[in-house]
Amino acid sequence: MTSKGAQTKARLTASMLELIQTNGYAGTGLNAVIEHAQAPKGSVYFHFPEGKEELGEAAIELAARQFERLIAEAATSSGDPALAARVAIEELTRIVSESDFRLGCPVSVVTLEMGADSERLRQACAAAFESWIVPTASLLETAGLPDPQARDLAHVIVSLIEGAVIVSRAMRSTQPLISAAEVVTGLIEQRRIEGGVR
Amino acid sequence: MTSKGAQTKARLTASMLELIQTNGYAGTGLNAVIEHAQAPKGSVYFHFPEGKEELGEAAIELAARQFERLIAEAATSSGDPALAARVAIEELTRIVSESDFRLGCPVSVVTLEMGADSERLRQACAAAFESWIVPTASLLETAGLPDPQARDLAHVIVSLIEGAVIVSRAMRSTQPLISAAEVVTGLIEQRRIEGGVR
DNA sequence: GTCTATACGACGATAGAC
DNA sequence: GTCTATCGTCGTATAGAC
Repeated sequence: MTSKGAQTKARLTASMLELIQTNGYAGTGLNAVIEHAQAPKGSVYFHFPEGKEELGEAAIELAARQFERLIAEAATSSGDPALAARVAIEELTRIVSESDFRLGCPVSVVTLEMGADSERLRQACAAAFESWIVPTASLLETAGLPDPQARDLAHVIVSLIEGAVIVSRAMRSTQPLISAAEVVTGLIEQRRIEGGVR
Repeated sequence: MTSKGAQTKARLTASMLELIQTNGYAGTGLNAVIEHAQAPKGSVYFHFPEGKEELGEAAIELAARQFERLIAEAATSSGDPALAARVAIEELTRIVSESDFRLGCPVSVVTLEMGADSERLRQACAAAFESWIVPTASLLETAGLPDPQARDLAHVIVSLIEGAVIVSRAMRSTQPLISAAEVVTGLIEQRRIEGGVR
């Protein structure tokens, strides 16, 4: 588990993820991944026998886990889901602006580039989004929002954040993300009152 | 203006746009564009001397104008901005689902793929988003929402729609777009009341 | 305006040595 | 586990004929 090979595999995956975030999937060559990961040149097809697609899938799964953790941390740092959402979006805003608006969501870009061509990558992206929607919905349910509405609102929250990252990147401004945070917290507070009244 | 050359140029631009929507920018080769446009093989570098980047910029500008028109049509078809937003999102939902979830927003994908590499394309994408945010904000102002809030809400509406298209595509479900439409109309109605109270 | 030919690099992937 | 060499394909872009 902690062998050298596993480390190399992990570094390749992390590098693939990072490069996808800035250059997209098609724009990321395996040579660039190897160089960025400082991995042995012959190691890619050893660790990922099915090539680039398998490596891309692993990168998407890593991104899913990372952002899942960010959601979980924001959720435990405060019992209030509205506040948790604000914390998570602010952290995301920090990441985007500190990268000088060069980092985007790897799941979004792979969906848009490869969703039509690779069913495998499309499913990996769908699973990633699902892995963010489910805990978000759970959080909303815990706060008293009934089930179908909680999942719908979770869809909206994830969509809005994804879109705000993209618009922020294009405009080189954090404003879209700041406005998104405002709306998300407002939405959660409003629905919680409505949902709790019944 | 209506010469054969202009027609060829227009077809090349439209084909570039269409292929970017399904395969992304890096995934769209000039040969594929020529074939799809049924354009003369030697015509690309005649009409676009600066090559792919210039063609990509033209495609983004075309996408901007097309969606601007969709906004304008939805706005004139009903005086109510909340209803207009619903109409526009429903039209978008139709386009996405009728393409069997293969079409995405060309501006999003170019932002994510090329935003870090090409300042020219990044600016074209920023201008495209701006060309959707400005008329949306105007519409909200007409309905009585004061200026800074109108523009902030316009940011949110555009971001949410962009994100919902992506999540819908990944999941092969119109649900994220339907939930987005619900929230956008609710948001507009709510703000209009609040804004009008002043 | 368009065509052909071509230069030249990068790509993903495979084979076979070690 | 890793390396090197190499294959075939595709990419953008250019030169020069017509």
